[in-house]
Amino acid sequence: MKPTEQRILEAAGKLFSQQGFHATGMRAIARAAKVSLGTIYHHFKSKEEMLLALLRDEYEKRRKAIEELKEEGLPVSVMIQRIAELHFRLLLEEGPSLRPLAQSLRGLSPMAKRRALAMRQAFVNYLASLIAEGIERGQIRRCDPTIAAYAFLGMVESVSARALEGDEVAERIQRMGPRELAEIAWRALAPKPS
Amino acid sequence: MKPTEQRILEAAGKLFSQQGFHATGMRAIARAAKVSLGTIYHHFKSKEEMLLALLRDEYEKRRKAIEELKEEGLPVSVMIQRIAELHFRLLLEEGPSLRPLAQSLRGLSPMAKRRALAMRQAFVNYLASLIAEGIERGQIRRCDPTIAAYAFLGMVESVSARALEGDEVAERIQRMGPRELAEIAWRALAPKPS
DNA sequence: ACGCTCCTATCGAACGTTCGTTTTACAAAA
DNA sequence: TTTTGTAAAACGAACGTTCGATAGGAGCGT
Repeated sequence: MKPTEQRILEAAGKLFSQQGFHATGMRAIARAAKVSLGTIYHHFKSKEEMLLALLRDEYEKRRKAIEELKEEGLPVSVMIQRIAELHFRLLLEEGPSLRPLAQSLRGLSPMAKRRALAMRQAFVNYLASLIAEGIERGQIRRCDPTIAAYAFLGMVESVSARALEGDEVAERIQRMGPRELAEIAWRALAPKPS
Repeated sequence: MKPTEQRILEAAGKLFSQQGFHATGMRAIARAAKVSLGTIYHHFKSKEEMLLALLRDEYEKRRKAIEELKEEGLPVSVMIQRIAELHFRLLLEEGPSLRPLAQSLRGLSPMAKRRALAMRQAFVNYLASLIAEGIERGQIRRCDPTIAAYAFLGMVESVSARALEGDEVAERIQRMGPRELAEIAWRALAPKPS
């Protein structure tokens, strides 16, 4: 990708995730990327297209990382822990993170909302397919994979969002969050009898 | 409350949760409440104050409902199930629901954001205190109550948000969601050995 | 090397709209 | 007569987007 496009997209991602999509103006993006308004519209068709491009990148980044984890052939319990850690790492890195971006769906044009929702559901379905696979192999207890996937994603996002607040509670959660989440998720999904 | 104020607040809550705070204009609220712009500003100081009033009401509604549950003296496992059901019920009822409202924090003025965050944290701390109580009594395994509270809230919000999409998957989640969530949460928190 | 055209990237002004808010006006009640 | 509730017009600012101008390089026939 052209360096200018990348700079614009990075600036937009940062601002969208900090302030929200609707609260971020095109002029603020232009200022942060050190380009003019016209330049942005030369590279991107609209503000919504920028959000969709960012969402696509973020989901793809996570899907690829999980795919790599999968190829390591780890036990499911370890893999769950790794995915929780992955989410924390991506969230604490500079740059846009999925959760704030995905929260901007309301108020979008119907078409853009459809596309954004489809991306999220595709990612959750990917998680659900991993869970279903684990169930078939007896590594995960019998449960509804889709609901379990939404529950897992929701708990990770909720805890990691709190870890970004910047107070001392947030620091503690940054340290202990991945471990506690892995413990919770593994107990919730482990194939042991009730 | 004066019927006019109530009508305005209800209209604002509905629109905020449907379209998001920033995507909802004061004129749309006025139209939906069948009053004029001036009337809204006669009753509320600003748009932000309306959001904060709505948030306060929603959190209070949940806190009160949980308090009533607590007085029934049910076992923890049942209580967890009831709280999950409670969230689903409140979400599916017409009217604003906490999750979409609480997502509107970014882009608010610093003061309003502080107040809104404090409300959410107070509610999570209330959940955490319930969990800590359960731990002391040996009804819940030893864990970090705060992280567990955020994880629980996150998973319930995530699953119930999906239950609102309107397709056939959403219908299935509406039926099975509370039960599956209760199962997941209880396994995650049960005091049995690893 | 030169003029010439074409294409791409960039800029910043300007468009019309909508924003949240303020102000003015008016009617009914106290 | 003052207060209260409502309406509607108007305010300045910011919004997302479009547009015309400008600059620079690539390709090319001469």
